[in-house]
Amino acid sequence: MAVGATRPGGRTARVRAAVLRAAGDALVEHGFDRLDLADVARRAEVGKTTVYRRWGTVAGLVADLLTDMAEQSLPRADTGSLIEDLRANARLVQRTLVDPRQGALFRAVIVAATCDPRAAEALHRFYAVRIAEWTPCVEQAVRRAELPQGTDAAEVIRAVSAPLYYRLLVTGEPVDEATADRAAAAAAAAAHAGVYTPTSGSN
Amino acid sequence: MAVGATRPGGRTARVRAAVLRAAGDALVEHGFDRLDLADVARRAEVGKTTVYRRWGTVAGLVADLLTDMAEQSLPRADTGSLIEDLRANARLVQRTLVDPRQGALFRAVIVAATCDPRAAEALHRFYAVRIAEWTPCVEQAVRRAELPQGTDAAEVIRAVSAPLYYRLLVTGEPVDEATADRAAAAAAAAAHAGVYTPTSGSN
DNA sequence: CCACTAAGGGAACTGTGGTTTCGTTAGTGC
DNA sequence: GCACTAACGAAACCACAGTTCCCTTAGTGG
Repeated sequence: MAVGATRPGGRTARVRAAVLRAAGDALVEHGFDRLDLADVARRAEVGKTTVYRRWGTVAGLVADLLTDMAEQSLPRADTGSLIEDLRANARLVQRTLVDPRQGALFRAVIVAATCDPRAAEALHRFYAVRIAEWTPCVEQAVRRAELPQGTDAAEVIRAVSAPLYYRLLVTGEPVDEATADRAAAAAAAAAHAGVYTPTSGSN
Repeated sequence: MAVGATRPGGRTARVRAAVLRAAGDALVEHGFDRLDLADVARRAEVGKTTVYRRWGTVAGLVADLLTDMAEQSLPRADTGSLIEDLRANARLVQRTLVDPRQGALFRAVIVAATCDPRAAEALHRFYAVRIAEWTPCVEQAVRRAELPQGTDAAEVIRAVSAPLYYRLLVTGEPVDEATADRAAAAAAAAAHAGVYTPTSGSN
């Protein structure tokens, strides 16, 4: 998977970068299905043999693309107020999903994850990292006594994203700013009510 | 799409039923990609020409399968308590997603929706119906003054499902009963806080 | 019960996504 | 700067999903 180890010098890395970029472009244009590795090779100005040898399948290529995406991360907000931080997070996710390129890319990799275990593994790792990046703002809110002790920070962050992805993938309703703000507000309200503490989870 | 209109007599309907059942089986076994219409035809004991003629593509077949699934609906709970009703809904969804056959089927049709506009249309219609079926329990809670006036009932129901689908499709964490109960509790808490009323949505 | 035609099906055909072969290029280590 | 070999790439090759052709079956209407 993480290719380019044995011979880190110029070419290998260059080819990988070109192919991953081309794969992103093709994924955005055609979607996960209808993705032709020969087409990716052409875009990357690389022999198709190379693509098949190094990545093998569409899913394998997407998995590598995801590990690459996981490396570049966005900074999180830190406004000193839980609801503001959550809203910043929600709006960041919302903008990402609405962006023509990013949105298509995310849909594609999520689809890939349902088709291939390696892609699934890469996707889950990706989100584990992204969520972990934002948990500190929940933990700070707990420390400030804005939220109950023992609040599951990761679960609060997940609660912010969930409605956005649900709309994107399942119901098809627009993922607009109002939706993002509502998601943030809902997560904050639920967290305040102690829904994300281990003890009172089911009530 | 909705095939079988012009000649409703025996054979047409029989073939459709056999093919849709076979499609479901194949979808569960192989997933949306790797679905071979010839294989579906074989399972349904039907000529592959027929499948290609009537449905054309994998996505078209899935779209028809979805409209078929939309017709059989499950009864909703009515316990007289919002949180109980929401929990019943959450657990129903949870059981569906965890069930090996149903879960795989839902993943497959959601994937299909990201690949084909007709499948997307069918999926959105399907969920619109499912959600509308459950809105009455929120409306009753509003009438009982358990929730603020003007609460967006559909949004509350969506809020219950969202975390379950998010886990299933995005983060890959287990979709267990505790998750379902937490989702119901969170939706109820947010609704109580007035997050789903038009006026105070963004605060 | 018969003529009519919508729908189904077997088999041959084709185009494209993926594989194999083998010669070429370019980082690596001394 | 030279020998070594990992990695690349062009072209021929292959298999099979999807299409076409044309004949057969079976609901429908009188």
